[in-house]
Amino acid sequence: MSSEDQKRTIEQKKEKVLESAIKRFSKKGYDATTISEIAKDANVSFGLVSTYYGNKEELFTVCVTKPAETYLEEMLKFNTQPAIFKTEISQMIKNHIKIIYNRKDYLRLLVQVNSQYERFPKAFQVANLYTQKLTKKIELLIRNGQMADQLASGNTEKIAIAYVSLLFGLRLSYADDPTSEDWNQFAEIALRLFGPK
Amino acid sequence: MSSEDQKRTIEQKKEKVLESAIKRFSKKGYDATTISEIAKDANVSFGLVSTYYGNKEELFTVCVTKPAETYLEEMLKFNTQPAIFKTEISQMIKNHIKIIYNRKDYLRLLVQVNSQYERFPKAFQVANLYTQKLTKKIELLIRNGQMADQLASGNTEKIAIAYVSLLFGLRLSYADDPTSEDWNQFAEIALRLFGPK
Amino acid sequence: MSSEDQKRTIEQKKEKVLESAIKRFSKKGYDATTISEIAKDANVSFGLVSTYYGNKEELFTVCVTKPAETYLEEMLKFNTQPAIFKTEISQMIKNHIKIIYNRKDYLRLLVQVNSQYERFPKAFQVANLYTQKLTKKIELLIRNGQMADQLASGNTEKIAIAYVSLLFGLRLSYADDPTSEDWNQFAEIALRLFGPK
Amino acid sequence: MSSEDQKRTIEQKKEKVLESAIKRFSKKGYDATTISEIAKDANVSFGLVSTYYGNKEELFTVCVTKPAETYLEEMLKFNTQPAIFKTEISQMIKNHIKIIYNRKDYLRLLVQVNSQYERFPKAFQVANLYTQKLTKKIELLIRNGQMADQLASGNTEKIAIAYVSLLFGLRLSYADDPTSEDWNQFAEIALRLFGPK
DNA sequence: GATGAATGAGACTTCATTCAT
DNA sequence: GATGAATGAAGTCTCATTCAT
Repeated sequence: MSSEDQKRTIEQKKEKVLESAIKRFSKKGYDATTISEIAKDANVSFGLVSTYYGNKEELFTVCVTKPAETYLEEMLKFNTQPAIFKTEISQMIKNHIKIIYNRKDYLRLLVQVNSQYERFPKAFQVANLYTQKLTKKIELLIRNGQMADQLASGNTEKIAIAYVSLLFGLRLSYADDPTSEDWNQFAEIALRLFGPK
Repeated sequence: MSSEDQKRTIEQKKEKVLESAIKRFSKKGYDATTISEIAKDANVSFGLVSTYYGNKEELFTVCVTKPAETYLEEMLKFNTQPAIFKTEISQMIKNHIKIIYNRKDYLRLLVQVNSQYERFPKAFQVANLYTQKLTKKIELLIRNGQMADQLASGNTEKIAIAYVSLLFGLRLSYADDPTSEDWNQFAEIALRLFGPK
Repeated sequence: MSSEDQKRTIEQKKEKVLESAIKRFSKKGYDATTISEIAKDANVSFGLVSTYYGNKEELFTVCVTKPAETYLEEMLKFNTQPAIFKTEISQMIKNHIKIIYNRKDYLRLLVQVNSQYERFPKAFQVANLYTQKLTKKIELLIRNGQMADQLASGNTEKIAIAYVSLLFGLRLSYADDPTSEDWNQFAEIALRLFGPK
Repeated sequence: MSSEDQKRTIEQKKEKVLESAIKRFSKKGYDATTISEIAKDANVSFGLVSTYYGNKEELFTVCVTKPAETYLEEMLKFNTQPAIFKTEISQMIKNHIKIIYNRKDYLRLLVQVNSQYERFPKAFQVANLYTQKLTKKIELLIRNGQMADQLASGNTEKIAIAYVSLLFGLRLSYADDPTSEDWNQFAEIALRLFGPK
């Protein structure tokens, strides 16, 4: 096996470990998850987890921070200056709902970090930063929509927060995956927050 | 000290222990909270915690289940057949927001239980039951409002779930307490979910 | 058993643990000594060692610092202004030699702390302090002896240091206990350092 | 690179590893020193240390035994049948003191081995053998001096042991290097042990 | 020869729980 | 009822060692 190939394998293994970690942490929480459990899930020796990620806390932080970038990227895929705001927002919501259901485990992790921010300061800081970025962009969308007279007036910041809170809360409320019909219904209801005319 | 007085003292102590437990569990989660920490917080010896509540898990379950009754009672204080639905719902929302901020610690506990339902099955079962009762009553309110033609049509169950999710999500988003002005704004926005005409 | 009696028993147990710890640390060094080994030696559960002394490092520090007081007290039992210095110093030396053989384990501990002072800063600080006190008093004795014209002149500080070093070194050189005849011979030779006239 | 050159490089590397090992073992003791730490210090991969020296214990043994030969050689550089014993002994002492300060790390290693002889039997055996050789030669010097009536009478073995102990003890007492003036003073005091007339 | 990924033994530590007083 | 000493299970973490490349 060439050195190049080996590198890829190592990267893959690391990735696998991370995936397993996210899965387990998400399910049982930080403390109830053991390193060896993660290792077993990822089919590696438990020593390797330490070799890769140092210690449990660092691993957890990586679990929260590493996917954050792509997660945010996906969440930010909407246009803040569309022709028809209602349509754009509707699309955005559907997209968001799809993401939070696809990234079930990761979202659960975020919920834990948020609900115990004193315990996971590093992870919380990152998570919070990305949430704020999302909120800010949504806020901008709302403001533009209000200025274009396509959205009812209202405190843009609070609307954005309420919307993001709704997303998180939905993730929390639904253990199992709703159907796509459910999705559409939630999307429609969430749209109301924005006050489309 | 009369037997009666002593009883009260014991009851008070037990109550104090429970309060402390809710506070600590809420902040640091189940595993990271130690019995002796709770005991110290409640000014009792750590042996007494076991004497009162058996073991840690039972204590946690009590932390979640015991306040649930009164919590639900407070949450259910709204009329499902009011003259003016918009006003009633508005009042309800304000009341709900007030509750989730007053019961900060308890709500955080519920969030944890919900986000790790596999881990806390007993507690989750209770929490879920009460949440469903709440959702059902809100659903009824919405349906009545729709039938009275005071609320826009829409899937009543989903609206109720969305609303409750929003409440939970808000609790999650706000580490610090918002001002009463913030409250009112959030209440106004949340109202939109119901589609008041 | 009365509470008073129980206290004594606990104190005795703690003492026993400390003794065992000194013995094992002395023989195999800090790292090669395990807590459970100490516990077994002291006939207690390994958990109790932690209950008593917190953690391994603290235990080690106590091992070094707690006996230091009485050790020093014994070592300081000499008169700095005797009528005949030669006799007094001779007595002192014999006493010192006796002590370092009686406190074999403790002295070995001191040697380790001194030879790895970077690793055991806390313990070293204490050990060093007591050694200095001893050196200072010996220095005073020498100075007085020189002023009384009963000891040959020479740098008092260096003589004191040399003498204390000799004691430590002897402890290091002799794994097994020399006979009392040996003692006397060493005492006679050590006396030479002081330059008795 | 010629095979000859490469060999030298390997020899140098091995030497470098040994030096680093002595340095680290000396500072932190056997257990607290890690292979990778030594490797890093010597600028080689940690796998190479094993390749060179097998395992940790063997490496340690080599650290103690390999320098012993030249160390002893240096220490034995004195004449047991000089014209003037006082002068010769004085020279010897100064030389010895110089050596123990130049070979600071190695001496610290010897101290550790001596103080934990049960733990390092192999290393101790070697160290002890060389110390005995040194003691024997010094003993001979003393005996000759006594027979030449240039040294006061006294148990020659004990005097030799006391002297060697003093050297070790000095090494232990002085963390930092004394000045050359200090050296001379210690040399003068140590001389007293031999009872020069 | 040289490297460092991978393994897992072994020690420390924390803490829930028990139980004698 | 109240206390806290005592126990030991269970998890984390460190590292010497092995071995494929």
